[in-house]
Amino acid sequence: MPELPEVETIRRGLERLEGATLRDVEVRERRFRLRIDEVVLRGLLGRRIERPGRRAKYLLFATEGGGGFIVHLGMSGRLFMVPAGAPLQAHDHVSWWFERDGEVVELRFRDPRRFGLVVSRLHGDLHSHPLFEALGPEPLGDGFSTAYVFAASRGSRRPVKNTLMDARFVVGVGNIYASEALWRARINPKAQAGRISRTRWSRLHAAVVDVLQHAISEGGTTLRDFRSASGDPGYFRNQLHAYDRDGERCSRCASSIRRIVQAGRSTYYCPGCQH
DNA sequence: CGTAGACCCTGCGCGC
DNA sequence: TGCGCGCAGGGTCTAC
Repeated sequence: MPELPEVETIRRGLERLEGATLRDVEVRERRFRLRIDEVVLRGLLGRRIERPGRRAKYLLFATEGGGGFIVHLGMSGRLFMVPAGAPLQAHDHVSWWFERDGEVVELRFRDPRRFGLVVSRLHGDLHSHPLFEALGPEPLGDGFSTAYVFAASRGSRRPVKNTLMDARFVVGVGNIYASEALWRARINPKAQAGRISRTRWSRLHAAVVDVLQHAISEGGTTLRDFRSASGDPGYFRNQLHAYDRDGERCSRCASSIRRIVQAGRSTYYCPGCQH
């Protein structure tokens, strides 16, 4: 479900947890991409939480003095705040209760498909977690530049769409924004990454940054069920030009948007103006 | 080595 | 109405 803009939107909505104390945790289902270690998670009780962070599509909840927990939403995960004790719905698998000045809020993790994860550690910097070892640069950070993408793509024969979705190349770009960035840069998703010129990579690099920033400013993209931490949908769907629009006319050249499959995932593009 | 494909899991919309 | 199929915003492991 969520790519970088959606995860970042959720992170921002959770900033008011900063400084609150973790009072309780309940794990109703522990079988996820990784099995939840409830003992370690409960070892965090009584600690104050720092401002929520993000690395790639992971949300980081560090506790003061080290340690904390990490949440990934997979395809179908949602993370949101409810008044403590609000009725449970299907697949509400984990709850955290935070308290500040006598007021308690519940953070709830719902994930029907269970492709997500919750991991925790008692000590150290969450950023040094092994989950992050092989990750590439943040697309909105200094490490992501035209020079980098051009150099990193040399020699690669795979389709550029797959490169954009490879977390070792750059993190946070998923199926929606890969198609959208390529549409904006007018580059065919099937083009071999290593054969794209520096000029065109420069355009694509700018398109990735631009589309992610705009999506964040619209609160992300809601196709079906994405919601922010406070339950609001994202409005960037109105600004998608390719994704989920096969058969519709391209807003730029009026050709028909096509859907193809690459590495098992749908890709949408305009054969008329993406080369 | 790089890459494609299977797989993890549940739910939804569609055609029959 | 009911059923089977394909598809879904992610990431990892295996086999070539």
